[in-house]
Amino acid sequence: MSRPFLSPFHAKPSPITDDGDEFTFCSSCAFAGACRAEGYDKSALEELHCLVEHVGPYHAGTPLFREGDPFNAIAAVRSGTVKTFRIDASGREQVLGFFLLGEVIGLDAIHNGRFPCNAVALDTVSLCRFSFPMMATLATRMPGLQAQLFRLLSQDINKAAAMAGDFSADERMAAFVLSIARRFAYRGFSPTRFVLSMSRTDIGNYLRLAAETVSRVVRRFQDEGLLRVDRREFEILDLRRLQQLALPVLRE
Amino acid sequence: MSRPFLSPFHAKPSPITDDGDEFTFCSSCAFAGACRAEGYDKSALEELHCLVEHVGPYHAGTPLFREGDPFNAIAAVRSGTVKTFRIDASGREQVLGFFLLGEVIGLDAIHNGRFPCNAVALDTVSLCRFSFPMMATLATRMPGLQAQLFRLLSQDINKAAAMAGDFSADERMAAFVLSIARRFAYRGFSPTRFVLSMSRTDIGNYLRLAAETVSRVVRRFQDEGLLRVDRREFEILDLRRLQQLALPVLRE
DNA sequence: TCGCCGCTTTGATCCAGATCATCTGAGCGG
DNA sequence: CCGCTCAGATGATCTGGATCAAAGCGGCGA
Repeated sequence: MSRPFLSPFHAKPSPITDDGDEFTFCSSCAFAGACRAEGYDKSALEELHCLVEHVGPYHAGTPLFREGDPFNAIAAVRSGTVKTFRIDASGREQVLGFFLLGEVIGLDAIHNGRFPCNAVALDTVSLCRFSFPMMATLATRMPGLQAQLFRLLSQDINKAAAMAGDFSADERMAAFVLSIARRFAYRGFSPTRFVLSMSRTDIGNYLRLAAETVSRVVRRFQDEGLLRVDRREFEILDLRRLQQLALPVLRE
Repeated sequence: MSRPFLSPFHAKPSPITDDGDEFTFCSSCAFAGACRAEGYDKSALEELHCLVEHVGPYHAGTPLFREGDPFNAIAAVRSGTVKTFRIDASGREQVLGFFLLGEVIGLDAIHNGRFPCNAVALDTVSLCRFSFPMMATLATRMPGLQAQLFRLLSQDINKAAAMAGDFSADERMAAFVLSIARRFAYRGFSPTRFVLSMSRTDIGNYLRLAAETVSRVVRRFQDEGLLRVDRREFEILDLRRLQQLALPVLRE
């Protein structure tokens, strides 16, 4: 069953209520900063509320959109993990990104009004869906929101550029583990322990490494005391050395 | 002599005149579309004029900005070619992009207010410099300009993501030649003949290939009748096959 | 005109990581 | 409790492109 998932007809209307977590959804999404920048102006916040729709939950494996789908909304991850990817002519999957809690999907689709990639839920996923045309209009009256959108877009350029460097398997893997850890930490989870929702194959396709190489590097990192790994549960044991390894990729 | 080159004190004030090419600079830059979208509203165009400064010419080799420089302006190339790059810890240069006539530099710096890379002029370069804060403010009153900025940012995400795939040397090289040809063609130059202003080493650093590999692939492309190459002058002989090769990278 | 210098080409060798082929082991349905 | 399935691990081999090492070959200054 294939349907456009970021399109309106999957959305439940989002009540504008001031109490309960309907009002705090925003604290977990990337536009919280923008709201704050506007000094929590009540009417602006209400307008932002008007154009958001909570969609999901989608279970693992559900496609959220497909390459070529018309673009009309971006989405922030409210829970779960999303993978975006392309399938090349020879059937290989190129993973473009993993999106964790609070991260924004779809900014690469603005360019020509169609999604340039596919997205699937890796586990149970809920989203905040924002009509992009409405958001752009609102950004016209909320400079903070406009600035936040510019920043998010610019950030994605940098993320993509970082993946484009020619780095060794070790450097890529170290950067990947650190990046996940930091992003979880930023949302209030443990900075050293996390459970991945993607397979070794997904990680390989993201890092441009064979799954076997991912497996071997992870083993070596364990042998060298950098990580403790049990299936998809990772624990960082030697942050310093991991940062050292990842330095060429992450650059700070 | 190292100075911040996208900073105001290098700029000559740009007279707001309606005649001559002072007024037509915009037709060659990426914001022409935005102007047009606003229906050439006179006062808006004048405002855009107010915040633009023509800077340069800079001669080949001149640094335009450096990694870590504070960001306050984006720039459109008015003439010449700009290379952006990073130097990694081991001294290797990673070229992030080449910017031709009309293309916009600096969008990756919005994210955290500093340039994440260096830029140099590859030949004689002139720029249109736009104060970004002023442009963002103006975009608030010119929805077409805002939309154009969103599109440009989104486009850069896609460009960077395309480079991040794992492609063969042939695919990368074919995509590079085609991309340059298209961009020149878009600005009204020959779609099949052009002169590059970057060295084989630069191309290699951009494509993540050794300069020797670039040289070998170019030779083979010539032997196979895809290209005619003389030093830095390229002519496309077999567009079809080149497109075929580049397909996995360019995807259309 | 000569000779130097930096870019480019070409050839020989090497190696990180891909690929191919098994093997292990957890989860799960019956 | 058994056997199936599929993710992951491990070993053996292969290879595309890097690296190392020499030439060519303009262009330019003296």
